[in-house]
Amino acid sequence: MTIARLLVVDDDVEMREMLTEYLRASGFFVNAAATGAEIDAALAAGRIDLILLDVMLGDESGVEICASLRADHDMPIILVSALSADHQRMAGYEVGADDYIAKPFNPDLLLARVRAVLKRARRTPSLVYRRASDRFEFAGWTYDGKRDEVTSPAGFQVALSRRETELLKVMLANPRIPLTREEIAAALGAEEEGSGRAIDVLMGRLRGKIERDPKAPAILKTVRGTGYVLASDVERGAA
Amino acid sequence: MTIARLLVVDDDVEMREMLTEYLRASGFFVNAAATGAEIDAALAAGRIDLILLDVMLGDESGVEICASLRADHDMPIILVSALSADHQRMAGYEVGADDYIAKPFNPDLLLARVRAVLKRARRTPSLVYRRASDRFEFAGWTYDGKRDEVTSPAGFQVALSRRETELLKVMLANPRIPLTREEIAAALGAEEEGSGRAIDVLMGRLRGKIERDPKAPAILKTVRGTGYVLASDVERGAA
DNA sequence: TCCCTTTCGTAACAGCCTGTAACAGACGGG
DNA sequence: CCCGTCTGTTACAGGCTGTTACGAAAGGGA
Repeated sequence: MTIARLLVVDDDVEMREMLTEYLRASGFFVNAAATGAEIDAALAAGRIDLILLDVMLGDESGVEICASLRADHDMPIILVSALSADHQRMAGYEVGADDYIAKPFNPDLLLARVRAVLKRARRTPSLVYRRASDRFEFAGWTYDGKRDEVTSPAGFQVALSRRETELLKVMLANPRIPLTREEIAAALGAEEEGSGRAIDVLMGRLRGKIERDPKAPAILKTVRGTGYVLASDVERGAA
Repeated sequence: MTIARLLVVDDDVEMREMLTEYLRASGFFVNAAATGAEIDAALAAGRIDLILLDVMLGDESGVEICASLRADHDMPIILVSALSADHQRMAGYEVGADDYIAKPFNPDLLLARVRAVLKRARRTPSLVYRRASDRFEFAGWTYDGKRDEVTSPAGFQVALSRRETELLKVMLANPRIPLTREEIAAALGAEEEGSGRAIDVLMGRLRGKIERDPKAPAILKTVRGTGYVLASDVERGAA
């Protein structure tokens, strides 16, 4: 088994070096890059098995770089973003990222995620995986993105409205990451001048359909002062 | 300038040979294939610059083959389909076809389309073109797919409902090709057991917003006994 | 512990969207 | 010209969605 080669992309020199050292000590070959041009150079220089890409990349948008990488390459991409970053990380997931790590993060958690993504990528190239990844399993529930169907742990289909489905998809794309109401609203393409309570109402409606006890939510939890979080791991797989 | 090499895919031997001869006489190199496996063999044997792909391909679905080709290759694909074919041709456009020819067709029209698509492909590879092709111009109107905005010839933004927008997109994907109500309904994911008049009502609503005189539609015309047609050329370009 | 402020949950409401049903007009063929 | 079929249009009912208002819950400070 060959040693995987990672590419760490961050314009913050301290973070970049910290990550590079840590991953090398964990047994990987590691290249580093700070700009889109350096990414291109690293890719041209040789094989890269996984890219760790910071969302905020100076003047360049990590999301756009992610989309560009995804169009031309098949290796998995993990986006690294700050907890309070705007909705760009959600957009990133839509355009091609394989996983997310929220800053500040536990390095061991990062390592586990890298290994999990690499392991999965050895079985299934990222493009194929993404094409098949229209099925989400969480807390016993299943969301089938191809059919747009939601199935309860008991096996019943539950009808969600369009907006409810969109909200669920946003939460599924960011498991265990608290999202602010502004982030959710932006991801849903909601009007910016709204009253600010629409997301709460929508969340209440979605909870009413999927929570065992909507008054004490176990899946879609409130993070007071921040927003909401999907408090469950999400398995993505083939439909 | 090198001579373009085309791949003609049709399981009907007469049609395949007619097309092959005609295109050779028009100055192209032409390969022929009847099945997905023969397509793979032709692609493995050497460069192909454009594929003419029949939608109905024996037991195989031309749409699925188109999607598969698009995932792995960048050459343009023109789908050839019968006028009365089901909604597969619309699905084909969504998954990767660059253009359509409806059978029965004028061979000169086919040749012009092949040349136009080849010319465009020389400037912009198909993947890049498709990524940029979120802007449609027709009859003075503009639909911007990225922003989901419709702009009138006078420059005003017109608000379309979600369903109206979807209908417009279906029509835009099939310029000058009459679509049956069943085809449109299928493309819109409508319930099959509906009254059958929903498309007419929806079309009326869309006309009310974009036709100068909705009672005498000039853009979205009725084809009595068939359905509706977008009676305008559509220019696709960058946003 | 108590009180105050902030945040969140929720019910009611209004407006918009969407398809159905019904009817009348248009169209085409005999 | 007449008849049957097709299409346009209107009214309606039901669902969806965000706003508003109010009360409950949570958290922090005295």
